[in-house]
Amino acid sequence: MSYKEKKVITIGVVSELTGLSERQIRYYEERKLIFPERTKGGTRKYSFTDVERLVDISNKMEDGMQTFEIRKMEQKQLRQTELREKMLRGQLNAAFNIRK
Amino acid sequence: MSYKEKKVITIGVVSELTGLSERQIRYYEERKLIFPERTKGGTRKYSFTDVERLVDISNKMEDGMQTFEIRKMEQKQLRQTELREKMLRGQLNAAFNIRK
DNA sequence: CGTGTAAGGAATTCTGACACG
DNA sequence: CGTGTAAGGAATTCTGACACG
Repeated sequence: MSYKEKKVITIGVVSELTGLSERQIRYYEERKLIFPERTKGGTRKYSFTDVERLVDISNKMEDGMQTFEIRKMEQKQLRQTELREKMLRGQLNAAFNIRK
Repeated sequence: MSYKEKKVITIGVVSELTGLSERQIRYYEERKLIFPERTKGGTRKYSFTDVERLVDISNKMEDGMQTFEIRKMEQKQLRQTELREKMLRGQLNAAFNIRK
């Protein structure tokens, strides 16, 4: 796993990097938009990918979007990505079968 | 600046990532081998580059090297890198001057 | 709904020092 | 020299709740 995805940053630093309050960051977790890991003691740990996602969430919130809309939108994008990959695989298989 | 060099990791996480004790990590700073940043409150913050350097230091310590030797070695490598670049620039300049 | 805040407690980190060797 | 540890304090984070709207 690359450094970008490694969960190592505490909430205070994430707050500085994103400009969001700790309250907001915890709330977005409650709304299933972000998934930090925890230390044994229970302290949250975030990755740079999480930081990027939070900035994105922040922009969407400023545009008046609600948390559940953001969640839905991300799920939709995920489904479409999967669909695209599925179709691509299908075409590759077809091309392969024609040749043999 | 890339994520790899951004100082965002607290000493507890660095300890886990490197296998070094917090005492060791602070001591290597005292010996000028590592240079974390600080939060306003005074908490140390490290980068992934620092983590890599600490693993390297750890290996050298296991090989019986002393902290001042490690520091000297790194300074030496830095000087040689600078020297190489200097010579390279010199050759490029010479080649350029010949042509004009 | 999204966010601020005060509250009390727990986890984390800090420094300076003593110890061993 | 390099590292462990106990000590006391400060900074950081956590949760659940009340407030506003």
